Parts: sequence; C-alpha cells; structure tokens
Amino acid sequence: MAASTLTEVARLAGVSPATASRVLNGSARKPGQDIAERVRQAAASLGYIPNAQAQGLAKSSSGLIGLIVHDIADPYFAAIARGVQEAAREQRKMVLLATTEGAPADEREAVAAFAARRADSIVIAGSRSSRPEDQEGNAGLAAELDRYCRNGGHVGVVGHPVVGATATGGYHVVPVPNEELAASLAEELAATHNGDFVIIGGPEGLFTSDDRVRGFQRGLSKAGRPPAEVLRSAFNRSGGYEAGLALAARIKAARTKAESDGIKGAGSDDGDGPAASSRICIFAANDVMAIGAAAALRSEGLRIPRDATIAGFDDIETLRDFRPALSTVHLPLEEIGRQATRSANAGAETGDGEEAPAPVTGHVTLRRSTETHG
Amino acid sequence: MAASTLTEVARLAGVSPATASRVLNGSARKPGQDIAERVRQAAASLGYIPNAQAQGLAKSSSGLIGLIVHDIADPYFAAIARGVQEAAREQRKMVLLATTEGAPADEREAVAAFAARRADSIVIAGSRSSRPEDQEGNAGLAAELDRYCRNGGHVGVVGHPVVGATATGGYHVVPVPNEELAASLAEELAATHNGDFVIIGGPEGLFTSDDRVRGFQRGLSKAGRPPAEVLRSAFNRSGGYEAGLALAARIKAARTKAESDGIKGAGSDDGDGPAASSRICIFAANDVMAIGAAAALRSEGLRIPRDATIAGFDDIETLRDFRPALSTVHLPLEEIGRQATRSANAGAETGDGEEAPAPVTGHVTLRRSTETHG
DNA sequence: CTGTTAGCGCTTTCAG
DNA sequence: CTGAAAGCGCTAACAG
Repeated sequence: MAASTLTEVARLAGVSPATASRVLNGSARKPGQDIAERVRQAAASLGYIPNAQAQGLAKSSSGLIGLIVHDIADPYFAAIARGVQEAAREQRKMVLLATTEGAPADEREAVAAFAARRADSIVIAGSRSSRPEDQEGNAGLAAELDRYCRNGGHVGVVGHPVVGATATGGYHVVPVPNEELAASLAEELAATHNGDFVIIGGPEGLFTSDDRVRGFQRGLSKAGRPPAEVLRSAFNRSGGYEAGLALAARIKAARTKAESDGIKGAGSDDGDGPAASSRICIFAANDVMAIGAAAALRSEGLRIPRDATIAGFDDIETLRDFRPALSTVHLPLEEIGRQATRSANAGAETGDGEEAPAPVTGHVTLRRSTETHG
Repeated sequence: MAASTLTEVARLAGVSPATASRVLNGSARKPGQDIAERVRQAAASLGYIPNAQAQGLAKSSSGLIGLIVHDIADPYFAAIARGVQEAAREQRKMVLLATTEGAPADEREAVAAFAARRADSIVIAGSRSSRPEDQEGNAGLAAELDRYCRNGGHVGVVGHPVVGATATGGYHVVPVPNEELAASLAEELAATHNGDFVIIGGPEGLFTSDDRVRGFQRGLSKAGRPPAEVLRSAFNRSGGYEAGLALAARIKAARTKAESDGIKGAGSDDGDGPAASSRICIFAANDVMAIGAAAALRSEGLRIPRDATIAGFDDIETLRDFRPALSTVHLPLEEIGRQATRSANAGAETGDGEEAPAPVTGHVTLRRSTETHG
C-alpha cells in the first residue's frame, strides 16, 4: 500500500497534476483560490506526502546536507553537529550523517554517497591528516570532493582545507585559529607557571593537533621558555590516559629522587606538593585528552593542580563540571558548525552573496586545573 | 555541469542503459565479462556516480534511516546515535538526522519529512511525553507514524511506545527496563544509606523520568523505606542544577538548625559532615541532571558524598571521569541504538525474521558519590 | 545474455 | 490561469 501520489490528488480534485503541483508545492504561479482549496482538501483527505525523491529528481536538488564527522558520540563533534543541524533547519534542509573515524578512505566514500544522493552541500568536520599512510586516502578524498564541487556541490570544511583539493568554486573553509589560541594559552600559562611544560599531542600529521602543538611552542618561546617535550598518542580520551600514565610515572620518579636528595617541599601525599619549579604543566591538545590524562594522574595518586597542572583545548560543555575545573581554550563549536553550513549554502544559493560572518574566534579560559596556588 | 548519467556511460561503452545498470549496480543477472569491463571503464572515465534519488524512485526504497533525537549534543542521544549509525552502516544505509527538543509537533514534522524522503525506517529516541500540553502533538505524531507504517515504513522506538500509535505492523519497541533498574538502584542504596532520599525528576509526564521515579520509589518501599520527596525540573543539566540549588539551601538550613540545637557531628566545612542519618541521598533521573545537581551543591560549598550523596542514571561515558565518581545505572546506549535500528530493519527486510536480540538490560553501578564512608 | 519499453512521482516548458 | 507533454536518471519486465 504505497503512499498516495500527486496524480491521485489531482484526479480527486478534478485538476491536472501540474495544477496540483503548483498549489501544493511552491511555484511562481498561483492557481485560483477555488481550485487551490479543492486541491488542498483532496491532498489532506488522502494524506498526501510529496515524494521528495521524485521532487529531487525533477528539480535536481535534494534538500539534503551531508555532515561528516569522526565520531558523533565525541562531544566535540556532537556540538558541531548541533550547529549544523540548526543551520540546516534554517535552510529547511535535513542533515545526512556519516561517521568515518577520521579515515580518509571512509570520508571519500561518504562524499561519494552524499554526491549520489545529490546533497546540496557537504560539511566536513574533523581534523585532516597529512600522515604518509593517509596520503593515498587524502588524494582520493580530494578527487571526490573536487568532482562533487565540479558538479555543482558546495562544501564547508571546519578548520583546515582538505589537502590537495583544487576545485576552484564551491569550496568554503571556516578557519579556526588553533595556532594563535594555543600560543595565547601558552603565554598565559607561562605567566604563572615556572616549571617545565609537557605537551600531549595527537598523532603527528593531524592538522588540528599539529597546529595546537606548534602554537603552544610558539607561545612558550615568546614567553622566553624552552620548547616543551611532546608526547604523542591517540587524539582522544584513551590517548590522553596513556600519556598521562607515562607522565605520572615520571612525576613520581622525580619526586622520589627529590626526596632521597633531601629537597624540601617535594612531599608525598599530604605535603604542599612538589616545589613549584619541579611541577610540570601539561598541555593536552584537546579537552578529552586532558581529561584522560587527568584521570591517569589521579589513578596514580597524583593530584591536580598540586602535583601537576593541566590544560586542554575546546572547552567541551559536558566537561565543564569536571573538577578541578579544566583550563582550556574556548571554541564556539556550535557556531562553527553553523558557519560551515551557512557558508556552504551561501555558495549554493546566491553564488557567494551574504555578508561574511564574523570570523571564528575563541579565548583562553584559565580555571582551577592550572592554578599555581600561591 | 551535471554529473554524468548511466545513459552516458552506456553510450560510451556502446551498450544499453539496462546493461550498464546491471553491471554497475547489483543485479541478479550478470553480463558478460568483456562487456562488464567495458562498462566499468566507461563509468570510471566519466566519474560516474549513480543518482540515488533516481534509483530510489525506481526501486521505491531510499537506503535512508531516519533518526529522531531531542538533542544530538546531549551525550545520551549522541551515544544512541552512534549505535544507530553503526547499524546503518551494516545495512549499507545512511542516517538522516532530526532533532526536535522533544516537541511532539516537531517530531511529527520530522516523521513526515522522513516519509517524504521515503526513509526505509525511522528510529525514535527520546522520551515520550504524556503531558496534557503534548496531547495534541502526540496524537499528530501517532497519526503520522501510523500513516508511515501503513505505507510500508518501519519504526523502531527506544523505550516507550508512542502513545496512541495503533499501526499493527512495522512497529518495534526496544524496551528499556527503567523502572526495574531504578528499583534495584534504590534497594542497593537503601542498604547503606540510612537517611532520607530525595528524587530529582524531570517534568511529570515524561515516561522515562516517570518510570525511573516510580521504580525508585518502589525499590525504596521494598527496602522498607518511606517514599522519597520528588522535585521536578527540566530533564537536563540545568534542571538538575536548579533542583540542586534548592536542595543545597535546605541542607544548609538543616545543618544550621542542627548546630544551634547543639547536635554533634553536624559540622561545617571541615568536620566529619552531618550525622549519617541527616544526610540525604539524592537520586537524579539521569546522569546529566545528577551532574548539574552536584555542581549546584558544590557551588554552595557542600561536598559529595560528605554532605549529601547522589546517584544518576544512564552511565554516560563522558561523565565517567567526573569526581566523585557518579553512582548510576549503566545502560548500553549504543547497543540500544543498534537494536532499535536493527529491529526496524528486520521488519523491513524479512518481514520480521531474524533471531530476537537479547533484551536490553543495565546494571546498578555504585561509585564514590554514594559512599557512606564508614 | 542483451536491448527495448515502460514507468517511479514530480516539475516544467509549452500550448491552449 | 490551466492542461498536455516531455523528461529528471534509473530499474524492471518483457522481448529478441
């Protein structure tokens, strides 16, 4: 029992399908009042629902926005997705979701699937990678994206342009000043922290991570500090946890040594904590990693900010209640999602009209996790 | 410059569109090796991407799964969404996302939109409501859903059936034993907590919340305890926060009174905390509310579990690093999403074949937030 | 095994 | 202002 069709509605109303179409779905031309009413009644009584596929086929436009994320359950992407969803709603479009774990090959596939569905635009969130093993995948992704653009598609990318994409039009990037913000964070941190800094970054080659690491180092150097050591692990909580474990071992070893050397202030569980100068400040390239690292330290009996201080990046909302409150860099994730979606659509709609939105910006947010009490 | 079509590919390969279709997209019949290769080459050289809309129109099936959630940025829904996404992938389908803030009218609209796109199935997550103001919306939603099912659609609902839905087939519910689990939680809590219990629930009429509240009360009564007072607020973090503020005021007032009454043990900031019997145990109907409540208590200078204990429900992954670790009821959210998706599809595919999956179950997980130290 | 012929449901010229 | 006709791109019966 299939849904009723326009033709059926038209027949019931005693008009032609063309007329029915004109009244039911927007058209420049407006049929007469009486006829219109009859059609509407017929449609209602039949419970008519237009077949979007057919409409799409006829108008060659689908009312779909494709969204590509690494993992929808990651709060970073979830926040962006919410923004995309909002913007989609404004445009009276629906969003098609694809999750790829960040694998370029999967992203390519997702783009192809979106293209097949004739998505009006595609939004890609999630860090691009330039790792050697991703070279091939990236090339494929770029090619697919180019093709999509060439066929009239519009894409909005969060953060970094897709490497190798050459399409001239239909390409929109929402730049996120990761490097600058990380530099500011480092500078602000350096103002109160006298000890060493250690960075927990994602795998080398992940642009977002690399930018943040680079920016942090730059900020450090601007503050007259030596570069921080960089630990690499997965760009998620468990990566942070692992790195945190390694750091915990190191901190404990240092403490033990200090104790046997008889240095005062390098107390154990109940003292004032290590001397300010021996305490390290950890910068994790994103909040989720920072939380993982903090959990690892805690599980090793270390306390923050007493035994080590830590900062993240993103200012994930769900993590805001975490204690000690995490110092981080606030990013307007939802807004970023909205902008990526809007910019892609602007291209699609007005051929690049609209006023440019204010560029995305964030701000350093120092909280308890990096307090140097005293 | 539109994408190239099957016809073009066929022409280039010197075959008929039908043949090209047979080789490019699966068909029971398999063209000859030579011809197939020629077609494949032609397709590749033209960068052919099948038009899913056209395919859908012709086959009347879209390869789409509609997912309805309250808010994709809420970790509860994000987790379910991930499960849905996974299941969708298994079925080689894509997921269409709709967020509704839980408003039945919006949900109805979303169902209509999915129906218009001829989604093969629809998954609805997010508590149903029976509040008076939602009556009308619910009826509309039910009607829309029924129509969708009657037209051959399949729907999977998480938790509670949609009120008023009467369609006989195509309807699948993944039951979540909220009530039973909440009862178990209450019982386990009652085993060690001697003071009063207070429940922070969502608005009355939200099934999920009501089930949990009811279950908790039942567990309490089974443990020989009087029913707990129920505070109502929004079913999210800020609802929890507000309720937490109210409770904090109450706790502080009680403490002040106790102090002036000279009762020992009702200490202030650094004592042993209130006497065990005067400390309340808070049950928030979901983790996010619990976190909000905990934040409120903390902001009022109260500590958990010293001044009050608290438990939530869901065991949200992102919140697992929260300290004190939150006692809660673990729910396999991702699995729930998967099952809802699979069950809907099972109906769609085999007319209800497949072996039934193990019913969803959860388990009480007691952690630090409800420790009664001693 | 291949090609031909009809549509799927809707929009959109183009006549009337 | 309305209706008739011609597709959008693809699949699915039928023939050959």
